[in-house]
Amino acid sequence: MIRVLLADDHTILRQGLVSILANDDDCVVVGEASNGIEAVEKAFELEPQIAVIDISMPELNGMEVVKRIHQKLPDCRILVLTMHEEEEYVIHMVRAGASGYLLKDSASEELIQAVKTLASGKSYFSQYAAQVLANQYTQPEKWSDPYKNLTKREREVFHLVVDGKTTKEIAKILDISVKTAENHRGKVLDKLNVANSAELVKYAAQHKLLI
Amino acid sequence: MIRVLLADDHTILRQGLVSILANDDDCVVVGEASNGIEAVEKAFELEPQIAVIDISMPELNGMEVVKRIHQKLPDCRILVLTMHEEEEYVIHMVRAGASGYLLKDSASEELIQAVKTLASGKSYFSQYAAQVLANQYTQPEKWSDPYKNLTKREREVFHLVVDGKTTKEIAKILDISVKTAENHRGKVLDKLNVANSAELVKYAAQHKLLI
DNA sequence: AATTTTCTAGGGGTTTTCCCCGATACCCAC
DNA sequence: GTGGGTATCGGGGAAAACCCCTAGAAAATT
Repeated sequence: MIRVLLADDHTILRQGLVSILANDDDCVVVGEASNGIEAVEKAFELEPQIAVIDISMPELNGMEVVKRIHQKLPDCRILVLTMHEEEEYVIHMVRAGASGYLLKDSASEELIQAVKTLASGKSYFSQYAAQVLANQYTQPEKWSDPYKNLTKREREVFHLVVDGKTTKEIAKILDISVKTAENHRGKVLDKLNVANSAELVKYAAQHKLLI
Repeated sequence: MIRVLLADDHTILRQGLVSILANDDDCVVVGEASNGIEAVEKAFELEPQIAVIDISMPELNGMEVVKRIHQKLPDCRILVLTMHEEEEYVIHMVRAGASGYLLKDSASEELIQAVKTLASGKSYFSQYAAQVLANQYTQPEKWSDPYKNLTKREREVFHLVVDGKTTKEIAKILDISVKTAENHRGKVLDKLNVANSAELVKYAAQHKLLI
């Protein structure tokens, strides 16, 4: 039996969720909350396996709720249920500790499936949310400001350095002199405000520029 | 008009893809390739906006093809089309530079949509592939085997290097000589089978060991 | 057409990295 | 105890990285 806590300030929707989960033999709603503070308190008190959290709640917003629950109860899996499609929300909630992200217009079967998937230790993201997270890997638009200031050539060098290539190798690959490759690397370090190649790779990793 | 290059060793399937894309007014297939080498060559020659690449091809496997095309033509968006569902494939292809991942049993509409999405600068991943990538955020890999083989001291040095610290700083922090810190770093590089500190940070990032 | 930016390449220097080597100390089995 | 593995600590030296500079050619902007 999967013990679920529901937190949503819209009573009608919450009632709907209860009835959806009540219809499933494997789930039981052990508690409900209608604002952020209450959600955190009930979570600490009931220690549910799954906490279904709405993003926009009075008193304490969803992200804070997720953060606090995840910090105190790392075993409690958090499913964010929301109507917010904004990319930032998805990313922030996942970073805060959510293991799942579902839009409110999902089918009720999807909710059940998400809860069960989370209970089994896996993550569950709606097609949209998964897409957003996947995009983090490849979206050039989201590249950081300092990176944007790099020239075309500098970016090539940047990626090669990040890939672990030595200057000599870079020079060979780009068919330029070692000196030139060195200069490009130097400019890149300067523009990204890092001291050496190791820090450069760290920068890349932190900005999701690492391929 | 979106200029598309198709690379797949199965002629029949490739013909199918051509006819699918030919039916769409916004796409035009400017080239075809039936093996990896040919795919890379045609890509360099035709500089298509989109390259649709099969993973398993003779001569040069898909990952190498993706790597080479992505390196030389960063503006060319690569869509991986495959029947392989393995998680490793998805991750590796994305790391190699793919912006999309589609299973061969997808509907033809999905192919068109994926091509158009990539052409617009976004990424497109099948529900499954997106899920795999999203999981990366919430199911960090356990510490890798080579990392386990590091000694206590080596791990200290490892984390300091990964944090961007220079050898001099590390020596000061650990209160050992610069030479000793250097040697520890060297042993770490050796044990993790990387050539330099930049690659070490890359290794850390890919294994979720980055702070 | 003029100006700015980028790409190219080198000079010449210091510092750091990386790879070889040996010394000491410790633990553990025999 | 004594030998054998291994962790930690260092040094020497070649290579690479890093930093300061100049400066022409090519490309992009205006």
